[in-house]
Amino acid sequence: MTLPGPLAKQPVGRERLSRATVEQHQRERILVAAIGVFAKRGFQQTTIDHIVATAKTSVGSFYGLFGGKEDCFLQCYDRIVSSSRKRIEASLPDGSWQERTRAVLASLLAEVEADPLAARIVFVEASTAGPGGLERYQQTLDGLLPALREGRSLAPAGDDLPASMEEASVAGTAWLLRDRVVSGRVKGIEALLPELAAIVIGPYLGEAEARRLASVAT
Amino acid sequence: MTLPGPLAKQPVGRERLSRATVEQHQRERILVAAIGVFAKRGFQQTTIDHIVATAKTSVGSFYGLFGGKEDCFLQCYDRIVSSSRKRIEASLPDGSWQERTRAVLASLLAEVEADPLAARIVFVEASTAGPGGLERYQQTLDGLLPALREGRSLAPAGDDLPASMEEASVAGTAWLLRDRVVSGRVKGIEALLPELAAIVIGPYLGEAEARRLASVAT
Amino acid sequence: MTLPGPLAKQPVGRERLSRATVEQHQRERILVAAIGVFAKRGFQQTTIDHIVATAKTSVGSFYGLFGGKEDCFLQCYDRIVSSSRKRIEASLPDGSWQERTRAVLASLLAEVEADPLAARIVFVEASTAGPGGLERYQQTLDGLLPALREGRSLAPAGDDLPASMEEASVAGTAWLLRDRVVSGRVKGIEALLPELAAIVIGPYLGEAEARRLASVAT
Amino acid sequence: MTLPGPLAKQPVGRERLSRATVEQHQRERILVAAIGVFAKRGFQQTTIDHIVATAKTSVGSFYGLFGGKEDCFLQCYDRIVSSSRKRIEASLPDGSWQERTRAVLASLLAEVEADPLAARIVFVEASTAGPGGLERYQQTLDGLLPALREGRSLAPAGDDLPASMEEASVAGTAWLLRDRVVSGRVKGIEALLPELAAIVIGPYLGEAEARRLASVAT
DNA sequence: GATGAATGAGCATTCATTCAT
DNA sequence: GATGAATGAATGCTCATTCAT
Repeated sequence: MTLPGPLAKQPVGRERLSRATVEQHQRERILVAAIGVFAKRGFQQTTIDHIVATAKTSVGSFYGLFGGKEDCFLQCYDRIVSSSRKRIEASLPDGSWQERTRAVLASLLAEVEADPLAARIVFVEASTAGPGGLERYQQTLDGLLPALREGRSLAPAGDDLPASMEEASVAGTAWLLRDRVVSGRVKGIEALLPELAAIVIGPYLGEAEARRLASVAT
Repeated sequence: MTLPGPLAKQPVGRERLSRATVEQHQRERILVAAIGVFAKRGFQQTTIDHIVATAKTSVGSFYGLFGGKEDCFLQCYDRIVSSSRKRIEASLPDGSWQERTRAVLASLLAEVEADPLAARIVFVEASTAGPGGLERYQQTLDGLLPALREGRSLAPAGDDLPASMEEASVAGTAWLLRDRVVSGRVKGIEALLPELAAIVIGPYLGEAEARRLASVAT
Repeated sequence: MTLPGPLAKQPVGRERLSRATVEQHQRERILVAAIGVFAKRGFQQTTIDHIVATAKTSVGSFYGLFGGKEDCFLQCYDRIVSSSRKRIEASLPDGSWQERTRAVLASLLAEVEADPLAARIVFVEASTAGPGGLERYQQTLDGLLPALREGRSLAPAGDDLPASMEEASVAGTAWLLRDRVVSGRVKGIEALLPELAAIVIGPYLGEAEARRLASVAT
Repeated sequence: MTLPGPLAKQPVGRERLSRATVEQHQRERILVAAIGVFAKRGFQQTTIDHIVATAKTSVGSFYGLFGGKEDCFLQCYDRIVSSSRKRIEASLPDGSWQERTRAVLASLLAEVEADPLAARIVFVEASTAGPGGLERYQQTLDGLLPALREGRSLAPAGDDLPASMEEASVAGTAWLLRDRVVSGRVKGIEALLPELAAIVIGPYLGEAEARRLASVAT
């Protein structure tokens, strides 16, 4: 038996790292699988078995990583939203409020088109996955409000705009996306951009400006 | 055609009527009970036993009247929507498009305030009650579009409005109502009218007119 | 109001007769319907509702006439067997033992062909209708044994024949009929007569005689 | 091909074997329990709960191993028939057709006496367990026909024997066994051998020979 | 830590039977 | 006597979760 030198703990450190990494990989693998399963079967029709079979893991491991089906779903949701948000923020250009708002809408459409299953989790299944899902969906939409409200400072009579206008805009947009996702018309959804831009940005700048904005090439 | 004499088949007629009436009463009793249960527990957490216990009937009677839990839910939904629609149409005033639209919004708010449980069925639970519920909700919203689109003929540049603007308006409105219903802030919801009117009608008539309309006393 | 004269009770008498007659008609109607339903759906899959719907009567009347599903089935069985037995006995010719035995077999085949549904009740469903049905089937087969055993007195070495030979003959015959009924090959079943005659009568008279008998035209 | 060394995957092999073995044991335990329950209560009166209570297992395990009540019954049936067949074939002596046929009958009787509950499954309950059971019973009997038909080549006028004679023999034999099983007269059933031998083998060899055969000591 | 067999509460649904009208 | 609405016990089956190996 050798006395441990100063470098002896490295293996343990590596092991710990690997331990955590492995667990993270495992979790990711299950989340990816679960997103597919939840999206294809719906939250209620999905069983733990479906998920672990798809993720090629075991029930025990699943429960080691997640508190249950709902917890797993919520982690799916969070993963989707936070990674989408990251990408959307990363692609956010410098520019005027309306340019940035338009860019967000464009990125959002790109996200939906890039991963329709994930979009289904957010826009369709979240509402069916119990109170937790409902609440997250609400928070997701609410999170978009502050940036949108900044548009009021540009509006000729911004303070007179209806207080809930942003909620309505965001919910209306979400509904349009959801409709496309539910009916499977996701391919080419980016063509929706001018319309969405007009709906979302129009009220602040007036129709004329909105229309101009809508006609800008993607 | 002979006038029915006093000994005519009226008894049979009455019996038949009564038979059907009794069944209808029974069905109504169960529907009313079910609306309460679905609204309070949510569709998924509701069991047949909950419903029959509340309706003070038996499992067998329930299955004689309904095909199952989902069928019962959909009948709840249909009953709510059709009776609301009837009342809303009955209170529809003659007048301009914007007056009628405003009246519909007012009636809608009144409906929600009058029966928040029913509102929860429509705006919250329907999305969680399987494909049938989802589809009905979509159809309910879609049913409002044609009347709304008539506003385009009044708009200075109606044809240039975004094609999906009405979907977005309706979905936005529905979301605002749903938000109030979910968070229990239903009392006094009628105060939302000016805002909703501005959101829904504004885009067609311009902000100035919308604001004027919004300020009209209910 | 007229005082009842001496003939007044006649209506009552007629009524009683009619009462009994009506009840008998009702019972018959239900039995006929039930035979069809039991034969087509099987005893277990048949519900009281199926029967009363087919017989165009009510559940209450059904329970007035029968003690329950099994009782109804047993009455079906008894009705089929006793009326078949009546017809078979009526067509029984005078003649030698073997001629009479052959005639019974021929009548039996005719019965099966004339009413395959009834045959299915006896040969197939009785075994599935609980202990009562099983017992009746056994008794039906047993009832044929004595007449068959008379053949032993004609056999060269009748007393040396296996004691259970008749049970085996009858059961074998029943099995062949059942096979045809189950597989739907009932049409033309009368062509089975020579074979059955040879199987049943042969052992008593020797093969040569049996073969001769088998070749006699029906 | 390399010889497996001491460190080869044997442990995995053993584990796999044990995995499968455990499942097989479990299945066997349930089958044994189920045979008893089915035999004592009848197929229809048996509930899953009866079986799992007797087998001291859980509903979930039951459904993991069987598709349902009927599947379980059919597996009972198959297990009984195939293991009986194995034993009967194993004890089949070399010898003439009639010696072998007699041996089969003797083994069959021994099987019935050794496990009357199993015999009840095959001869009584199978007919009441739905279409699947009926069909298996038919196939079981049909499986005995070819070997029996070989006797025709020994018969003086084999080709003139009735075509369905073997069906009738087998069904007759089955009926006699069933009768004993139903009425509980199973003890000493082996004494039936001479009779059965005479009934089954007699028709091919003539009465004299059959009688001689019947008198051979078991 | 990983595995997956075992658990059993819980649910939707059926249907023979009763009984008020 | 006839009717059929009401009853509710009983059953087969699923699946989230636990825990021994």
